[in-house]
This record gives sequence, structure tokens and C-alpha cells, in this order.
Amino acid sequence: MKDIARELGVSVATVSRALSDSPSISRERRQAIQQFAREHNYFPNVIAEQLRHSRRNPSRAIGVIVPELVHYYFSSILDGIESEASSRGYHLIVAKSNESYEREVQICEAMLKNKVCGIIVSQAKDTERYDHFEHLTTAGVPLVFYDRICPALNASRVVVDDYMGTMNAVSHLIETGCKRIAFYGASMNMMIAKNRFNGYRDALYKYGLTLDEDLVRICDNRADAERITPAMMHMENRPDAFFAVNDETAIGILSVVKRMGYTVPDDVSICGFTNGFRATVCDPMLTTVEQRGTQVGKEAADILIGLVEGTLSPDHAEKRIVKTRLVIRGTTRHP
Amino acid sequence: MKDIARELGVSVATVSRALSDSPSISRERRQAIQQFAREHNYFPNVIAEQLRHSRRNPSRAIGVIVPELVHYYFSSILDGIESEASSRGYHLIVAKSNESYEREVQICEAMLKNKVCGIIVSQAKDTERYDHFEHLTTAGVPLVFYDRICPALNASRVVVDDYMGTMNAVSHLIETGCKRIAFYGASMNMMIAKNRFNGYRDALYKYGLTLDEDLVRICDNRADAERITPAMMHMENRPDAFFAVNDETAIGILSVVKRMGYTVPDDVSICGFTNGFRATVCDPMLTTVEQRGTQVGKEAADILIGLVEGTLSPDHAEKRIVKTRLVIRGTTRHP
DNA sequence: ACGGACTGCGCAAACGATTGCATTCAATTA
DNA sequence: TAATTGAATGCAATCGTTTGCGCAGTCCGT
Repeated sequence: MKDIARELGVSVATVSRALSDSPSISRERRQAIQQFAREHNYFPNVIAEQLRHSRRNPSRAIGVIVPELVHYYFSSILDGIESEASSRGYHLIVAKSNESYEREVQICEAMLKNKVCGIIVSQAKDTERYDHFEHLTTAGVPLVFYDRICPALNASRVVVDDYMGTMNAVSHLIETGCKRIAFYGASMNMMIAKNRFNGYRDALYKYGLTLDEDLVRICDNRADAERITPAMMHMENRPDAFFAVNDETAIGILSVVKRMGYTVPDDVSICGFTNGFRATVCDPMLTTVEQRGTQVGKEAADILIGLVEGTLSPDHAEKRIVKTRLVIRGTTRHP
Repeated sequence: MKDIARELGVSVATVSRALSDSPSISRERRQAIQQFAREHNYFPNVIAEQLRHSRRNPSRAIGVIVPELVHYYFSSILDGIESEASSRGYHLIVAKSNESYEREVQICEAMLKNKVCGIIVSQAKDTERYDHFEHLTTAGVPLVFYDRICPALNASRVVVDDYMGTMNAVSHLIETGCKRIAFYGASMNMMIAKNRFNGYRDALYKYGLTLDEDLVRICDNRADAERITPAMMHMENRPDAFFAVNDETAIGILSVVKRMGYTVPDDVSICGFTNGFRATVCDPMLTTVEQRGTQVGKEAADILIGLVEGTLSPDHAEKRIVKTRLVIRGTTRHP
């Protein structure tokens, strides 16, 4: 700008005004300046702009904290956030917590320092203190949780309808003739685990089945599934179906029961939760609850941007629930 | 800082120096200021710092451009970049090009404006002009390519050893008794496609097999694989093995030949490339070339940071090749 | 007692933009 | 003719830091 001003024999202020199309600069001068700027491909220094506007205008950088990156669901969510954000003129600063509380705190501080306009976060598994989040809110940085929300904080959030998703899935198992349905869930201190379990329980009740504690296990990965499933199948009264908290676990079950000589879905039905890459790769293909990560991501970004731009009030915590969809494939019988 | 200065009755300059531990401020004053700052949890405004230093110091933001996010290999690379970058004090601005040239150009401009210290990029499939990249380099923003590199530009890059990876995989197929090996590759305008083909060709030569053009097809996704594979298997002289350019395609082949009643690996061997989630989910599990995306990402970040910090010269294009590893599983016979 | 060296600190100019207010000059009005 | 008005532009402060330079004051040696 200084150069332009010098070349054209005007003041920097005039250049600034001309470039922002201020009517207080005469038409000819304005156009001359604009053209000159274009020809010498001038573009404004965002840093300086931000510094000048730091009091009034937030930046256009959204911080995103992900527990891990190589993960279908989180990738989908990130994808959704990216789409929504970029189409509305925001960009993303992405960091992964590695499921570590310490790292999460560091990241929050770094993002605060880097003046993000808001943060979209899914907590690390071992996060049990929330001061770092509260710290952000009091610093005026809006926060939106996804997937793993923080029940202690009344913050905006978007989650998947774990309860209904599981309920429908288990109902489907029952309707296709299953009577003893095992449930492999995650440890109950996470909301999502609890909600899915409740969905399972209520589906059983709805159809008059009783809940057998022996059929409920904590297991949310393939290795564990392969370890504990044989014993399940050797019970005197073995399960005729499995509901797993994610596809990975379901695949573990599938591989075990196939290896043991059972036929899927006729001897044993299996249902997962995610509908990621894996679901269409196994044989038979996996019946599973579509988690719609992209949609979750979009909603989260939408809320955050709403908060930033003031169309949503920061006092009211916006809570959105994304509906799931049951995708029936080969590991369950058809109705 | 101004507040601190006022409260403690010193000048802002003194505060600044005290906070940066300058020896030109007396010990007592320095400590008093530091403590006061800590107690009132002051932290410096990065924007202002950056503005001040914009001439000399680059920012610590690395721009990352990904063609897509919901993709095992790209997720792994992003993961690698994140790990390396964050451990060295950099953060990531991530954008996805959606395989679109237009979007890629937009992103480059936006990142330039946002003053990233460098960019790590894999080109969109339809990118054929490179002015936007050259534009960045002339603007002094270092560039590192990964996966899909730009042969026209002599830029730093890190790629996987596609040639040797494929060569080894095809050799393995031959050594386990396969004689007619089909090759499903991507369109040859991408370097990676060409290198993999060359590896295939040379492996055949090495073992004295002749290359049959009928066995070479352009096919890099599951749908296409499912469409064209039946015809391949109906040839009078059908292939006894398939090498596919990625796991997804290999899975497509697997599902078709199983459905047609062939046994894998005895009737037909199959080998993929990636070693992503899918590889351990299908039945039998997929023999594939481990692509080590995380390592690629780390190397890319390492180069970029080297360039930024001046340990690597911008004049010399650093080219790194990440070794692959053949993971032998159930879709090929064992040696 | 005076020059030099050193210590500890403040002034003010930068970084690159924006913007309220003052200024200039010409045209219009009384 | 003098005053009023309006348009077009410039001045200078500001955003929050950093930093070269200069200015006091103290201490020492001669």
C-alpha cells in the first residue's frame, strides 16, 4: 500500500479507502488505484488486518480437535466440517489429541494463542477435567462438542442418535428371529456407550425379551472381540446374534464365528455401528448403523459459525442430534 | 502489556524485555514483571508478534492440501504430518481440494494470504496447470509434494517406492506359482500409475514371463473392478493372479472371483496396494503392499520444516522415497 | 574532578492496515 | 462578497509487540 501510495502520489489512507471502494474517494482515483493494485498483484496482509480488527472481528480460523485421524468416523466428521467451513469462508486448524488429556490441554492453549474464532472438539478418552474447556469459554471462544460430549459442561454439541440407532438395530435383529442378542459396548463412562446400551435394553423390553447380563460385555475393538467371542459361543445357551458398538468389533465377531463353523446370518446374526469402509468388505457384508459422520461435521461447523457470527446465542447451548439409518446387509436375515 | 506497565510503573518496552528475559533489565524488576504477568495470566498476542516479525520470521502454520479426507492413505499421511509438525512446534491448516483444480487454486491463494510458512500438497487428479504452485514458490513459500507429485516442477517431494513395491509384489506372485498375472492400474498420466506399471513389467521380465496387453487394464476402484473382472475370468486363457493398484480394487476382484466359485488363493491369487483397514477385513485377508502413509507424512513435514528453518536449501529439491513392505496374507499362496 | 564504561530503563519508530477528524479547495448560496 | 456547503484527500492515532538508540545515573581509574 505504501508503494502504491508513493507511485500514485497519494496517501496510504486514500489507497486503503480506494481499495475498500469507499465513496469518499473520487471515481477516477479509486479506479486508478484499484487497477494499479491489481496489476501489481497486491493483496492485503491478513495479519495486519487482523491486528487492526482484533477488537471487533474474530479471525476466520476454526480449531478442530480430533482424538485420532486414521479413523473412519473421525475422518468423515473432519470432512463434513471442512466442507461446511470452507464453503462459508472459514479455514481449519486441525490437531489430534492422541486420546491424551495433556495434549488436549496444550492444543487448547495453542489454539487460544493463535486466535481461532472457535473450537470444535471431541474429548480424548482420558479427559476427566474440564478447566481447559471452561477456560476457553470464559476467554470468549465458542466451543462445540461432537461425538464424545462433555456432560458436565452445558456446551453446544452434536451427536448421533445412539439410542434410537441401537434400538432400531436390535429391533431388526429381534424381528428377524433372534432371541438371545449379545451386546458388546464400550466402557460406560462415555455417554455414547450408555445411550447405546439403553437402546439395546429398551428394544429387548419392547419385545418382551429379558436382559441377560451374561450377554453384555465391554468390548470395543477387534482384538478383544476375537478373544472373548469363542467363550460366548461355547455357553450352554449361546447367543444367536451380536450387536457391536462399532464395525471393527463386529468384524472381529464375524471372523470368529465363521472360523468356528457357524453360518452368518443363519446361525448367528451380527450388527455393527458406523458403516465405514469395513462394512462392505467383509463376507457377508455387514449390517450396521450408518453414523453419518459427514452430517455430524457439517452440523457442528454450522453451530460454531452461527455462534461466531452471532446468529446463535452463546447463552443457549445448541444441541443437535443426527438421525442414524440402519443399513441391512448380509450379516442379518432380511425381514 | 500496557496494563502491566501502568500497574508496575514502568514502560511497555521494559515489560516486553522483562518478559523475554532480557539481561538488560534488572533481575528484581524482571521477576516482578514476570510474576505479575503470570498472576494475571497474560499471554502475548500472536497476531501482533507476527506482524512485528513478518519481515524476518515465518509463521508456524503449515498448509496441508489433501485431495480427499475420507481415505485411508490420505488420513495416514495427514496423521504423519500432524505428529511431526506438532512435535516440532508447528500447527496445521488443512484443506481438501475435492480433486478439483479450481478449488486447489483457491486454497493456494487463501493459504498464501493467511501466511502459512509452507505448503504440503498432493495434487488434485484434474490439475494440469501449475501456475498456482509456481506462484507460491516465487512468493517464497516452500512447497513439498507427496503421493501425487508434479513432474513438471522440480520441487521437493516424498513418494512411496511404487516401482519396487510393485516389483516385489509381482515377484511374490510369480514365485508362488502364478504365470498369468493381470494388472489393474490407474490412468497413466499420474506418476504413481506409471511407476507401478513399470514395476509390474520388470518383474515379469525378470522371471522371463511375457507381458500380455490383454491382462493390463485401467481400473482403480471397486465398482469398475466388479464390472470388468468377470470378463477377464471368462477369457480362454484366464489370469491366475491379479495385482491391483489399491486395496479397494483388489477387494472388488476378490468378491467377484469368490462369487464365481473360484478359490482364493489356489485358483486365483490377489494382491493389493495400501494395506488399509480393508486388508484385514476381507476373507481371506488381503496380501498387499504396505504404503506407510504415516511415514510419508512425517518425511514431508520434515522436509518442509527443514526448508522453513533453513537447514535445507530451497534451491535443491529434496526427493525422498519411502520403502514399501509386502504384507503377505491369505489372498496369495505362501512361498 | 573529569572522562569513560557500564547498568537500567524509556522514547519512539516500526510491522501493515483502518478510520475519525481536520483540512483543502471549489462550487453554491445568501 | 462573504459565508456555507460538500467533495476529496491527508494526518495521525490505533491494534499489541519489538528493538535501536539515547539518556540518566553509578562506579571506577587517573
